[in-house]
Amino acid sequence: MFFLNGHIAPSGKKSALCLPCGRKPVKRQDSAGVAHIYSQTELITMHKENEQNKNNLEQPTQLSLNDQMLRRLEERQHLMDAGINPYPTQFEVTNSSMEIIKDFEEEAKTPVSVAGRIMTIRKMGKASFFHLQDSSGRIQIYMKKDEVGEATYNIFKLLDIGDIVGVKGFSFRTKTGEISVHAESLELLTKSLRPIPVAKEKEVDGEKVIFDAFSDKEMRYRQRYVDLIVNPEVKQTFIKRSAIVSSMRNFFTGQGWLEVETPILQPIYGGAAARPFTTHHNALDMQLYLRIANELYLKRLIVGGFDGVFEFAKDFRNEGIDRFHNPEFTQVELYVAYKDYNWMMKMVEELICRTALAVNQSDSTMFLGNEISLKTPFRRLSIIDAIAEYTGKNIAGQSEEELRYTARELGLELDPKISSGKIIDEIFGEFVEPKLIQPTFITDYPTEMSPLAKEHPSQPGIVERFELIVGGKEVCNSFSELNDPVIQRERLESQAKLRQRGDEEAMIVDEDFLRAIEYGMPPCAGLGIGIDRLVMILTGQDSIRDVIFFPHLKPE
RNA sequence: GAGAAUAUAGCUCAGUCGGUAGAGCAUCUGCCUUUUAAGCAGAGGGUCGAAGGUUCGAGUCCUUCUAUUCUCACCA
Repeated sequence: MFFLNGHIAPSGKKSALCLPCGRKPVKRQDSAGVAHIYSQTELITMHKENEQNKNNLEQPTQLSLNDQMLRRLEERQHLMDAGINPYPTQFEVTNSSMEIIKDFEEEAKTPVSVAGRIMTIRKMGKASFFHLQDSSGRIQIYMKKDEVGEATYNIFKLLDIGDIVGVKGFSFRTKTGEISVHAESLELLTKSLRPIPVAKEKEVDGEKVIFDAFSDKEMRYRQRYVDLIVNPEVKQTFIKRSAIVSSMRNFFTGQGWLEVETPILQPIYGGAAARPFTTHHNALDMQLYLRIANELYLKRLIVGGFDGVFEFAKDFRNEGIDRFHNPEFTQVELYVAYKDYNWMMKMVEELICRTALAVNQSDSTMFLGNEISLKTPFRRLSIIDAIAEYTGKNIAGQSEEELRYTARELGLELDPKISSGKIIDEIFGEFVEPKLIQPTFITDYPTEMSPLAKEHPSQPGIVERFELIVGGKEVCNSFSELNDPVIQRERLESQAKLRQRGDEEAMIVDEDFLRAIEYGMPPCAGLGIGIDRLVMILTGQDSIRDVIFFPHLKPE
């Protein structure tokens, strides 16, 4: 069927002779009995070597491939031999598949030109149907030998599911009612060498049943390009992700705020409690960190005189991976001068509700099996009240010792090293957060957990901060930004002490940041929204891997 | 980090008590000019995730490893 003995057959069907020398090829296997295939260059080289020394069949570096790829590679060569370029440079597309269906008029025979990937083929001798998939959807093509001519029809017969072609013809409706294109010409635009997984579908009682779907999650993530080709709903999720980001961006720029870019490579990382990725700059011979947040840089810009700045930022945190966490993730941070966290809460409600309406045309969404209403206003609850409501324990004004006792009563085992703020956070995280399914603003966190937030003017030990919890998960975090440089220095220095005691997530003193706010930062509200999580909620995806094109996996 | 599950053809999956590896789709050959999970007839395709072990004999039993998935713990 194919090569070798060093001889190359151009096609399984059409030829039995070696291209360069015209001799008969012989199927070859290695010592383990495995058939191998080689690149065209390797084949030619091998052919020459074999001509020189027929008894010395060295095993070249190769890919071990299956018969289907082998056949397609031969087909590619065969097409080239027939003077057909399997990879031409362009094709004039005038219609998308969606437009053809949308603009269809009965009997009009509207001329169209479409291009896309062949997804199904039904050959019936001298006429055939196949489906083309382009970025907008699928369209059926009907092709008759009488009309496209024998040459074109023969080329078509060589094509495979997965090949990309251009078709010119006119729109019509088939006997069974499907709007289709009656082909007048066909052009191969790209030969595919790998068989794509073929999923078939059928309507049963009005429900679409899919057979043999490409469903192995590992392969879907590793080969997202295949996932996107064969699982159309995946594409919709990412289109929506893009719409969410543009909708938010429009909202922000509409307020007159400036989109900015700040360093990803930072000599001192800060703005959040997390372990960083470390890297090295060769020319400067210095250690750098991938940012865990961009907060401290955006605040420098507020010092510099911008009234509102935001950045859609990739952040990197060297921590665990699960369905809510990817080592690199996207966060939008926003800082607005002269505003406080109460103002920011209203802004967030409006932003999220509007975004949902813009992308879903609905202010409710399904997430993790719950219907979530994103209608404003969202519920607001202080962290103390929330704990009282969900545990029955009033922790207001409790000392560290009392808090520890309360936690024990609730059945929580605590690290003896952690102090009040952290204990409150533990109680909240364990007993309250998972129950907050509908959007809820949790406000007024202990100062200790929030070294960059401004303290409440009337409540010592409490900062002006809120988090928005949806579906039991934090989606944003915001506070009135601390702008007293003296207190900020104290807070960072006490963080540094925690760090010395082994808290790897405690912050580092950033002298340049302190210098900046010593010049004076106006009162300011800051916000971070986890984009991946917001996209999960608005698209109803249960795993962060389904809203990131290329989630992190270990190498194959 | 802990536990559970999974890994067999290009895809989706069977594989009984340990005895020469199976199906559907895809591919190939032949027929078929409005089909749509097209159809009919035939054919080819496998290092059974990797490495050891037990056994006359391992896809199957044992050990180790690798990857993934799902829980749980930690971080957004």
